[in-house]
Amino acid sequence: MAETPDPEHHVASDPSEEASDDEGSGRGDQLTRSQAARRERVIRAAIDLAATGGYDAVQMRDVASHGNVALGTIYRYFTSKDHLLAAAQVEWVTDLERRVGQRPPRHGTTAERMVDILKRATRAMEREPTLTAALVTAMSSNDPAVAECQSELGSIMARIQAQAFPEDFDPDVQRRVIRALEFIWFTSLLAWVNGWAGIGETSDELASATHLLLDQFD
Amino acid sequence: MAETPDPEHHVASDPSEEASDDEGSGRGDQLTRSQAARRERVIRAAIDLAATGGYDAVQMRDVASHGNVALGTIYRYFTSKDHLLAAAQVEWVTDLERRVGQRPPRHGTTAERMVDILKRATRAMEREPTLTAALVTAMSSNDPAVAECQSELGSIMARIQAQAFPEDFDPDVQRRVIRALEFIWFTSLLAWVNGWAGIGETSDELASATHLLLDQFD
DNA sequence: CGCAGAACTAGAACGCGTTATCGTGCCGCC
DNA sequence: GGCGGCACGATAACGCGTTCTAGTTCTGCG
Repeated sequence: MAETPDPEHHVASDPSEEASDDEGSGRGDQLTRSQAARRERVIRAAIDLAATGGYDAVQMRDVASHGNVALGTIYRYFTSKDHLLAAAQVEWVTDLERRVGQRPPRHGTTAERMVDILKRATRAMEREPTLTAALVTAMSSNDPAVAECQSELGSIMARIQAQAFPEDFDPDVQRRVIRALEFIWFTSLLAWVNGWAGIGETSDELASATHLLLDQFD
Repeated sequence: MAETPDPEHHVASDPSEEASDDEGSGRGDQLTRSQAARRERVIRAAIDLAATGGYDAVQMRDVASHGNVALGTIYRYFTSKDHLLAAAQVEWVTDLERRVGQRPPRHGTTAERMVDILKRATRAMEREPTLTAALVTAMSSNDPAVAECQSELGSIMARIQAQAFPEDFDPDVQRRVIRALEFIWFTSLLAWVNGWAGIGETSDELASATHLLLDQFD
C-alpha cells in the first residue's frame, strides 16, 4: 500500500479520487492520489474522537488504529496532533462557508447582517461543543503548520463576513472591521472553550462589538 | 521545614514576610506565612527559565531545582505548569499597571490616549519576547486555575485602559469598548507569539481597531 | 523482470508533565 | 515533652505526544 513521495504536510485537501486502493494518473507534484483517502480517514478518526471526548480523547495511538494507519504515518501527513486537528478545523469551516454562503442575509443594517452571520456560525459550533473545544484548542498551538491553517481559516472567515457588507462599503474600512471581528471572534471562542465565559456571553460579546464597530457607518 | 495547611492553589501573592525560614503570627486561614517565599522562588525560577528559553524551557524538574523545592511541592501551589506561568503573568502585569499608572496620558483624543497606553504595554512585552511568548501560551490553557488568573488579568487590563477615557464617557460604552479591545489585544498577542503575524502587524492591528472603535466618540 | 527507493506497518524508545509513594522534620496540642 | 498531622523532599512511576528502528510492500523505471 504505498503511493507517492512525501506529501510534506499538506494543508489543503483535494479528494481527487475515492477510497479503496486504486491510483489514477501519475500526478507527481504536490497533490497525491489515493493516499488522500488515507489522510481523510485520519482526519475523520480525529473528528470522531474529538466529538465524543474532546481534545484529550484524541490520542494519536487511537487515531492511528481508528484510521487504520500506523502511528508514524500520521506524522507523515501532519506535523503534530494540533496540526491534525487544525486541518480538521479547516474542513469544518469550509463546510460552514458552503452553508452560510447559500443564504446570505439581505435586509437590515450592515451591523445586523453581520450579527446574523456570526450568530449562525456560533450556533453551528454550539451544536458540537466538545468537538469545537478540541479544534479551537488545537488552533491556538504555536506549531508553524497550524499557523498556515489559521491563515487559511482567516481567509475563509473573511469571505463569510464580507457578505454582510454592501457593495459600496469602503474597502479599507471593511478589511479592518473584518480583521477586528475575526480577532474578537477567536478570543470569544477561546473564552468559551476555556471556561472564561459561558456561551451566552460569547454571543453577546460578539454582538456588542459588531454594533460598536459598524453602527457608525449606517 | 513545614509550615501551614494546604494553600489550595492560591492566585494572589501576598508577600507578608520575607525569605529565610521564619514564620510570624499564626494566620490560619487562606494566606500563608513564609511559604509565600517558597511560592515566590518557584515563580521566579519559572520566569528566569521562560525568559531564556521560552515555554519549552520551563521544565517542571528544572523549576523545582532552581527554586530549591521538590517537584511535588510545585503542584501544591499550582495545579499545572500553565497555572504556574499564568500566576507569573499576573505578577508581570501587576508591575505593568504600576508603571503605566504613574504617567497616564493627558492630551489627545480618547483614541490617541488609548493607542498610547496599548503601545506602551506592547513595548514592554517586546522587550522580553521569549518570556512573553511563554506566558501568553500558558494563558490560553484550559486549566480552570488559569481561567481565574485570566479573569484577574482582565480586571487589571481594564483598569489600565480605563485611564484613556474622559470622566464623562458613557460607562456602558466604555465597558464594551474595553472588553472588545481586551479581546483584540489578546488575539494580537497570540498571533505574534504563534507566528501568525509579526510584531509590527500586532501593533498596527491594535491601533486600527482602537480608532475604529473610538474615533466615533470624539 | 528485477531493482532502487520511498511510503507504510509494527512496535520500541524517549521526553516531559503529572501523579503516587515513602520517609523526615517541623507544627501545635494535650 | 512526647505525639499525631502535615507540608516537604526525594524519587519512582505513569500517560501520551513524538521520534526512531526494522522490516515489508507498493511503484515506477530501465
